[in-house]
Amino acid sequence: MSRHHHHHHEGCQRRDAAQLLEQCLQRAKAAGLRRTAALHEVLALLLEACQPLTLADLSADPRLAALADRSTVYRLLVKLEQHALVRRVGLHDRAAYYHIHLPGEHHDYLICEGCGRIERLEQSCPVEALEQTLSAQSGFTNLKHDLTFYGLCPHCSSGSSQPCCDLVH
Amino acid sequence: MSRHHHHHHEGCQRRDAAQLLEQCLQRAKAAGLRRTAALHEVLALLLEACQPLTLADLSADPRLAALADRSTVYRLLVKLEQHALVRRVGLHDRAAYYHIHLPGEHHDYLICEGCGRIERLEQSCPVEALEQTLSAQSGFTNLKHDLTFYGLCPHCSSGSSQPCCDLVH
DNA sequence: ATACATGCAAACATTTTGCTTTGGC
DNA sequence: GCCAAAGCAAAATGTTTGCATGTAT
Repeated sequence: MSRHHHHHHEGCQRRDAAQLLEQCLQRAKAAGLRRTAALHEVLALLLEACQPLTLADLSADPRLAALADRSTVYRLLVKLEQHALVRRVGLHDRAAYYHIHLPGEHHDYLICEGCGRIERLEQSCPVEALEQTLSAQSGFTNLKHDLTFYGLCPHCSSGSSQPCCDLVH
Repeated sequence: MSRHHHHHHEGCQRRDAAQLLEQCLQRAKAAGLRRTAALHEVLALLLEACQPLTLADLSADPRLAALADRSTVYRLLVKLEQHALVRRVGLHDRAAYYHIHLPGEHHDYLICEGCGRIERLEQSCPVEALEQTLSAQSGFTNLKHDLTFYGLCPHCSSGSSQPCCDLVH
């Protein structure tokens, strides 16, 4: 489980959730994956979560725990990452975090070092332009980037010792 | 050892190496650390390296291995990070990477996903401005950020199966 | 003299793999 | 039926800690 665990129940309120899921399943099939219950649920959970999840987060979720072993989830994530359906990010925690990668979408995150809360940033990323330049200058191809901000959220800034969100330990 | 290990022998050619080291030692002392041989060498290695190093990289270096146990290096890194003398970054590897943090300096990195080579970017980071905005909007304080680019270096792009740099395995 | 730093070994957490069985196509 | 996926358990990797001892201040 992530160091600072939160409930992920709400998730993104995407109107076209079912449709997006179906799209991902199609992409997965195109990548050679079989349409299994575990794959379905991993994608569903990642789509619902508005933030990156760890392997532990995923495989502990009752909806997934009921139908797939952790190693299965792990292998799914590896394959999904290889085919660019998910992205793995560091986020300064010991565990790796995964988030869904939709074509044309890119997200940066803001993390509170006090309580571990992860917020997805909605503003457009200012780095796209630099990426072009960099590619030209360095000769690197297939450039991607990770941009993450760290700081103290308003509550943690205030020096309060109370947890500022529903931490579960 | 990092997944893609390189020789770090050359390092940055800083003219004022000795002076910088002394400055860091001063800052460390101010933070309450004692001036030990291990601390000296950890800082020296981090200053020389132009790229983030893992705990394994550091403690395997003969100059440090000779005089400090890995757990000592680990504890030094933890303390140095707490006092902002070093920064820990993710870099998509299993191990944590550490690099020196000099006042007023900030570096982003470009990593080849093929051979693991890490390049430090010299251009100024375009994110500083956004950081201000973000702080105002979100109420977060003490904002920092990590920006890392991933791609394939010219050699790895070419599809050659030859290693493009002095990998040690 | 005291408190911090160290070495060594053990505990932990997380990832990764081997092998057999199951199930999608 | 064939090959990928899954389950289980063990190995591998990297981090973290406990405790007795050494050492900077």
